Amino acid sequence: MSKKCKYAFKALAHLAKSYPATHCKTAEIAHLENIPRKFLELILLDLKKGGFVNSKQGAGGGYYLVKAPETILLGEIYRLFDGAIALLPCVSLKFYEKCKDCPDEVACGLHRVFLQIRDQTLKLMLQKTVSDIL
Amino acid sequence: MSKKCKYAFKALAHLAKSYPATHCKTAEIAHLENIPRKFLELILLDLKKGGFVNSKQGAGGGYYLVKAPETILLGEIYRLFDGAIALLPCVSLKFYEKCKDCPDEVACGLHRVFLQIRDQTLKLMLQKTVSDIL
DNA sequence: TATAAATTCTATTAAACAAGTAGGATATTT
DNA sequence: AAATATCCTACTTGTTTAATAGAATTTATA
Repeated sequence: MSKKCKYAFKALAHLAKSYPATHCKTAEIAHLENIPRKFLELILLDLKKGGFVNSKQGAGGGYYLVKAPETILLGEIYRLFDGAIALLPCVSLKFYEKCKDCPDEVACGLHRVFLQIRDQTLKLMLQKTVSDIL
Repeated sequence: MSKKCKYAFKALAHLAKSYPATHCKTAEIAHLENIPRKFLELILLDLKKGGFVNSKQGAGGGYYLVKAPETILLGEIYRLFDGAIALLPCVSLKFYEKCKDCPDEVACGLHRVFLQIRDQTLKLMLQKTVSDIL
């Protein structure tokens, strides 16, 4: 997992703690969660584009969760930042790509095994939410 | 998974088919499995250093498996080429690294969830062998 | 209404990694 | 001696990662 994605999880967890009461400043999150501030700005922007958080500009502004923590699936966030959950493109649900070197996907032994692994991981990632990482 | 790792799996599967009778030339594997030949040379060299295959130089030489296909765990190969199976360094068994931004690993929610995911994946990867991808 | 505080936008950077390619050295068989 | 094959080292090219920088925009409040 990229640091960007890890930081995103931590930021969401931080916002979840004050949900739905208040909003948090980037600088505050950056400081308390040990994330480079300018880097975190980009991350929060991505989370906003993804529809997970919203923001208020200007003095007294900040970020806050749009949805309840228990409705934000870890898999969604992972995909937003790191793309495929699967270890091989040919077993990916959302980022599928055919292997150029493989003539027959159905007969491919690698495909079979890594589909199992993807299924397992996907199940957990779509079952666990931000409220599970508080 | 890197292409290098995927090619390694395919090469091992190829060698497994002629185990223990004969050995295979790099050029033959490269051609039949659609792998760039010079790239495959490096991969087979790594597999040799890792103790999974052996080779014979000179005319009529080639590569062959050292161990039976059902004793070569997919997880071992994955680690050799791509390193950690875990998605976070702090939940890795063989490539452990402490997160600099995390004060307390035991209390970390991310740690907890991604440890579960690692456990799952590891279990399958150390249970499945080269004979499972034939 | 000016000022400070905050997000938003665009660009740049340095380092590492991925996926090869190249060419010659070495060993073995015929 | 010639052909065949692995072995070794280096190089290349493009992409990604993990940031950093600076200015533009929006908003509250003194």
